[in-house]
Amino acid sequence: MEQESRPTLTQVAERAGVSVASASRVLNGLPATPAMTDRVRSAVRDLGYVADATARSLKVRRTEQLVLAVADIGNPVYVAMMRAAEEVIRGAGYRLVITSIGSNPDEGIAVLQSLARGYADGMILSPLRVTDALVEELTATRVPVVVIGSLPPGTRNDNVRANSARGVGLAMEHLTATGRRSVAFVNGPVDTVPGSARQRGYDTWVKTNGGADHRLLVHADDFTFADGIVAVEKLLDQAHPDAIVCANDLLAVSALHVLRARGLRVPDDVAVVGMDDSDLAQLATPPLTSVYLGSYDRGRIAAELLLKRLADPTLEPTRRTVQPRLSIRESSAAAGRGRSTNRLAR
Amino acid sequence: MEQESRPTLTQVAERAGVSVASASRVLNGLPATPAMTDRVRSAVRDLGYVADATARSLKVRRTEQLVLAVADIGNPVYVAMMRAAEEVIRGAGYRLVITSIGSNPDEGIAVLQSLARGYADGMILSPLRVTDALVEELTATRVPVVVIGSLPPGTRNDNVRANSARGVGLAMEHLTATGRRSVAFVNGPVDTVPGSARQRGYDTWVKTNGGADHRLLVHADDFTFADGIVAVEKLLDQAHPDAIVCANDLLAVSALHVLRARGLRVPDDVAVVGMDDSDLAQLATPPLTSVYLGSYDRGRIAAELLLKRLADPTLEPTRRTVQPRLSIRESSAAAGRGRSTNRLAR
DNA sequence: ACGTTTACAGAGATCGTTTGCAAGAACGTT
DNA sequence: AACGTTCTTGCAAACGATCTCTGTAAACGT
Repeated sequence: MEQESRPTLTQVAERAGVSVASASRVLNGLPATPAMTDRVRSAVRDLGYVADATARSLKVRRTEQLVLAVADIGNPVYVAMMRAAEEVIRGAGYRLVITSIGSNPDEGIAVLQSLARGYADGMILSPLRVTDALVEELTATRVPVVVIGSLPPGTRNDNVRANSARGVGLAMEHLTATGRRSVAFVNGPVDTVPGSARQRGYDTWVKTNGGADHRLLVHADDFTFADGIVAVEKLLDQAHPDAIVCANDLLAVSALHVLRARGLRVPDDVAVVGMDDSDLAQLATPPLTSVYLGSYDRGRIAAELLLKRLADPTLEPTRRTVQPRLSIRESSAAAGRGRSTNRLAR
Repeated sequence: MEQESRPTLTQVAERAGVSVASASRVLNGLPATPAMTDRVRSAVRDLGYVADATARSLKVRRTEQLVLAVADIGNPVYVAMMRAAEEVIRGAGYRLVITSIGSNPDEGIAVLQSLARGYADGMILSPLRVTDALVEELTATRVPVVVIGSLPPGTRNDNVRANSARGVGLAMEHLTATGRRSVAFVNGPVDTVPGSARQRGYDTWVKTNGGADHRLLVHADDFTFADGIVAVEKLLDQAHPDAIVCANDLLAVSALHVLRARGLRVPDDVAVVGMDDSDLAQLATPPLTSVYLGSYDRGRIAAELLLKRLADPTLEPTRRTVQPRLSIRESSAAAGRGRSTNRLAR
């Protein structure tokens, strides 16, 4: 308005007729006489002064900014994480910025490197793939990073993970307990953090429950709706399961679509179970039974660990695991006995 | 590793046996002899030096960081915007950070204020509600802000908006053209930017097409699934429309749920049309006809305008409007003639 | 009335960069 | 050989805050 560039603390001090030191003290709430406080305050008001974040950060060596880096902002599983992390972090007086790193590990490395330049005080990282290069960058970085998802042993980062192997087990048990005989599994790519964990869970279940049938297992190229369609088409071409467990909710929605297109009823003919229990699970028709893998809790815990480490960097690295829980909805109601779909209900 | 705190440019210079000025020049790609370049480069490598972003920003008065502030990260309409903006902004060498401001205008003001402190070079703001206080803050801020959504006349911000009034018209015309007689409208809160625009569109249509029936109009308390359920229940208690237009895709999904619970078939008994044409529209069962309001284009254009303004701050404010387009899917197929739902299709 | 403690405010160093300025080296021209 | 250019490099001053240190004035005790 009046002037082109922003007013500085020096100008405030001049106008108030005090030293910059005193002005700074007033603004930071350090003890000052009422007279002093008044003069500075009114100079601040007159000039419309706001402290420069960059200069302040340089001096205090803190940006008051934390980063949450997720693989894909479009995937609803991350919104619960974001909400939880944001709540905790905002509450502690930090700003949360969200950044999307895609499924390519190089982008994760890039964001770690820009972290190393000090533009934020810490980060929560939830990568889809963990490569050696990423781990190396992670151990080299001096800024605290808490990782959501599995890490190779030996890394010294705080770490919070889901037990998605157990989650797959829960889904399987639920389906067999409700009378399903032939349960298929639609996984995402196995070279990803979530994909490999879910695969372990499936393998374990197959091993202890016998009846391995490779035609009941397919892999989508990515955890997306479009790739899910392709994978489920393939599955139904090669097998006739009466239940399908999907590695996330998006893939489960793909399954709902393909089944419907083929004239198969859910849950009467085929039960469908998703994973993550994201918003999408209740939006789906029929509403999806889904394994809650604690995305909200993981976001919250990750944020808490980060704040704790910021407060005391000498802490030993913590590892926390959250346990899965089944959210049962209509898509897996027992065949022939559950709540029927709309048309029959009339 | 070797040392506790990060190496500085001074240390690099010392190790290379040159002045900090020269070291800085090499790192910024300014002309230097090969010998000089080598010495500095290898010192950088030995020490694992990375320039401090804060110090650099203070000096060059630029953070290379841009903000995209949206109302709700959970709403799928914003993911297209984020993807588009990110692409443009990353391509120009800036970092994009995303922040969620909720539906409360105070949070928008807060983020504008922290912008004023200079932690980013510019911002794209997509607020749900525009209050006088927000407008005031907007005109007071010296940092470039481009606004997605309507602004009161007289504001001097770059501005890109959807024509959602026309969008409502498109949906209405489509439904009447395909034989629907009684078209209801489920809007969000009318004191929001998108809510008021859509309301205008509906009012215009009612005015020119006659047949105003207040029972065919309901308002959800917010643009969410849960509030949508409540609103649609109310609608169906007071009227029996054969088509429902919803102010966004989430509300449309609510409509699908309520209709299904009441045993009404979509599209046979009731057609449903959403708005935004977000990912959710194709995920829904049946897939939703939806009015594309250009969220992707708005994100892209906003980013381009921001970059242009950053390059030349003296530019006159630009206003761009993107036109809506209908994405026709199954949920509005003509009654009795369209693709039938699965069970009948067998 | 005096010395001692406490409270207050200002001068100036500092954070880690970039960059204007000037000095010296290298080079070409006559 | 002397001179004027052009290149290369270093010194030191910023950028805008914070914060230690120091001097002075006020408050206090005897």
